[in-house]
Amino acid sequence: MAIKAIKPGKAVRGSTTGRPVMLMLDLLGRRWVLRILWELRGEALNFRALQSACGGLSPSVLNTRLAELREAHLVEQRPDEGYALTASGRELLNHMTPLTIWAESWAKTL
Amino acid sequence: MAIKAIKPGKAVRGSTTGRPVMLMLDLLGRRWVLRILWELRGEALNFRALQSACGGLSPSVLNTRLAELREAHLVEQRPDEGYALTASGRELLNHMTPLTIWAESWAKTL
DNA sequence: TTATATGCTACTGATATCGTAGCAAATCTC
DNA sequence: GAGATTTGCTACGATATCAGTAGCATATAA
Repeated sequence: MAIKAIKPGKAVRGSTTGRPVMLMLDLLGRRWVLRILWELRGEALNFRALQSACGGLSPSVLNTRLAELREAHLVEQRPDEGYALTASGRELLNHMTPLTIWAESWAKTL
Repeated sequence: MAIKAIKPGKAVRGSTTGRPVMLMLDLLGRRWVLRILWELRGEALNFRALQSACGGLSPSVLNTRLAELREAHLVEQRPDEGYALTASGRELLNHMTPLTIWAESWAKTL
């Protein structure tokens, strides 16, 4: 199962420019990615705990996503701790915080 | 083709709590959604222009996404103008701007 | 030695997306 | 007013991705 590499200058789904924002949109647009990052916002979680936190997504998909996120240096695997956000991953998540606040008011309009 | 409704309190993919952030993660995690919002950051685009801006995604998927985004009040269809972000949609996009800046530095680490 | 936890792989069926073709309505063009 | 073009979509078969379950291999615990 080939994992699509995320590298600047490389084409991604729906874009051939390789611009960073397109890389990001491609990666974050994959199913479960945002959720996985979100669930790792606190402490490190091992594989099964993370799987459970994500509502029991299939291990094959989780494993694929973790490989992609590790390749993107957003998540790392720590011995005896499990999976955790890297510094980059935490930065990304911090930038997402305003979004979660926005989501609260947005949801009321639905 | 049933469109999955996005409403507070309703279960979404991977979550049964219906919390706003989960609604948001579900919606934004669907393929092309972030890209579509991104491409609408400037002026309104009609269906084919938007399709083209998104690198020629299939009209069926675009139409599905537009329906979801309209239902979520993030995108609206204006007569003689095409598709455009709503006030909410623009808010969301504004919150995404820091992410695009972050993406620049992140991409360098890959 | 058995039991349990963990990280994963394998497999099958379901769903989502792609890619192309083309239709119906509206608007230009002559 | 008869094409021609543009626009917003729908249909459909092919492919890719995801879901759901089973289970294996290693490690540690009892």
